[in-house]
Amino acid sequence: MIRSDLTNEALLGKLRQNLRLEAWEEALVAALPAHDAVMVRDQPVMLDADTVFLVLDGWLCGYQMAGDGERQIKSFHLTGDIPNVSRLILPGYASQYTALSPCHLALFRASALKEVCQKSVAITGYVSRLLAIEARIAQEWIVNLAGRKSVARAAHLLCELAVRLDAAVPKQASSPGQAPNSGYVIPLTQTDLGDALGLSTVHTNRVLQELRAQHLITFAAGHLVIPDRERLAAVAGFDPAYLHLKAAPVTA
Amino acid sequence: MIRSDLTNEALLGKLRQNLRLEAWEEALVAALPAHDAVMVRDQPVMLDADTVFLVLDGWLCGYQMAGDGERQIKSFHLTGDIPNVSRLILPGYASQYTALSPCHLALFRASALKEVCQKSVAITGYVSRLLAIEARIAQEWIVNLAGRKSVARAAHLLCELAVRLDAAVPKQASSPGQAPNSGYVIPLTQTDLGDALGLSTVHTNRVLQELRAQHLITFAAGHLVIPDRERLAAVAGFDPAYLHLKAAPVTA
DNA sequence: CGCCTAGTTGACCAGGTTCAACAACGGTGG
DNA sequence: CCACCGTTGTTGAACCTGGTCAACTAGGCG
Repeated sequence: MIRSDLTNEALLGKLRQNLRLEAWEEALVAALPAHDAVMVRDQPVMLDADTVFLVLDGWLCGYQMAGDGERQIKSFHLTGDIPNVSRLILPGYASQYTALSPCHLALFRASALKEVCQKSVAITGYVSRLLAIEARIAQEWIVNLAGRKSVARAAHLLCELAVRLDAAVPKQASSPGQAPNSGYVIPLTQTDLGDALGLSTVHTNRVLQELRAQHLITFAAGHLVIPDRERLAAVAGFDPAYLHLKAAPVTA
Repeated sequence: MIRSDLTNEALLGKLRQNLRLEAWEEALVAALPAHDAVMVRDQPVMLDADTVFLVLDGWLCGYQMAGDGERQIKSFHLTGDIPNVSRLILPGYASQYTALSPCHLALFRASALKEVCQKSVAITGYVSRLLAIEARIAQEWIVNLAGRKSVARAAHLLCELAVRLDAAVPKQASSPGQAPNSGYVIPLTQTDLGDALGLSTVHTNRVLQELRAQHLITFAAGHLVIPDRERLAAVAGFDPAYLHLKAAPVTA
């Protein structure tokens, strides 16, 4: 059970990871009115017009209905993400989100958060960074969806999720510089993947079989294993630079 | 011929359209070091790491090579756009741009612009707005590319371009509240459209023929006519809200 | 006049969708 | 404990959208 004051602690933690906050800034964030919410799988996130939320734990997706009543997933959101940051900038607009696993959310009042931004240049800058990265990821998805064929497309998505999970979940017993994890818990059904990849469920299934046949992944019961990240990335044409996860990737 | 000081005037004009600037802010912008560039069709925009540019006039696209050497267009940029604003936030990253028509560009030093942002909250806020809109447009493209079939997809892109052109180009002899223009100069080849839509040139051609057969558009020699905007938007599933062109669209 | 680019057409093929059926599994209630 | 049911994954076959190849047309410009 998440106590209400942990919501602010979580936001503070996220900011501290990326910024050096002054004491007065920390105080402002800590004083934000907030509450938490517990979600079950497939539960839509119902937000009033003045709410911005942080994912404390779990997976969500942003989606939109297209064409004949098909769900198109536009984004995945993992622990630590703020899916609708853009609400701080574009008040009129609301995307739809739904939980893909049991989730804990921290809900903040957009107007209150905006006031904090107006006082703290550092936090404003971080919000800009989040927005810029969101745009970059979306553009990478454009290339992935329109420019790659289905097997590479699926591989690319899995690479992205793996890298983001590595960054979102504190590594378990891994010494610095060690190879990234190869096993991930990914609560997506093949239908979910299909809705993100723009493929039918049936074809998604066959694409995954193809990846398995090439020993690029194993994926069953929500558990993904990538035996050779390099090889999967090569098939996918994947370069993690667009995720901008670390300040400056030192590539010697 | 564009004189160098007009570059700053253009940037100022764009900012004034969207913000109420103080005199000292105008002075800062006017003092920015800048120069202009003239581009011909298909000329790639070569930028050093510290350059942000504004489109004074003409069309460009942002693109990326995917898969087998196919160009995937990620974005179109019209007069008044700042294609690589994100450079102000994510210094490491550089997308590629190329001119789709003869263009005039205004080039600014990113570091100098960033200094201005640090002094002016208003300008920082506007940059955030641009980033948020960029993300929204990219996400709409995701839905369009993955979720709609080719005819609707092409219709949607044409709707977006038409609406953006209406906003970018000052209306010619149109009284307020009047119906939007129906004729546009669009310097795109069918190959360009295909690269944006994720379709082959041949199929793009057939899709356009289909749109013509349904009397939804005429499109020849770079001139697009949309006889009935409503009907095209209906086919496309197009809702211009995601473009966030006006503060609050009053739809009574 | 001749070349180059953009647009157009037809024929064929491949990738992806759709439909329908079935298997595997977990949860629920009798 | 077991029978039942709903969800997820899997398979096969027919069908259709879009890709590829190749040829040809129509302009624009030197």
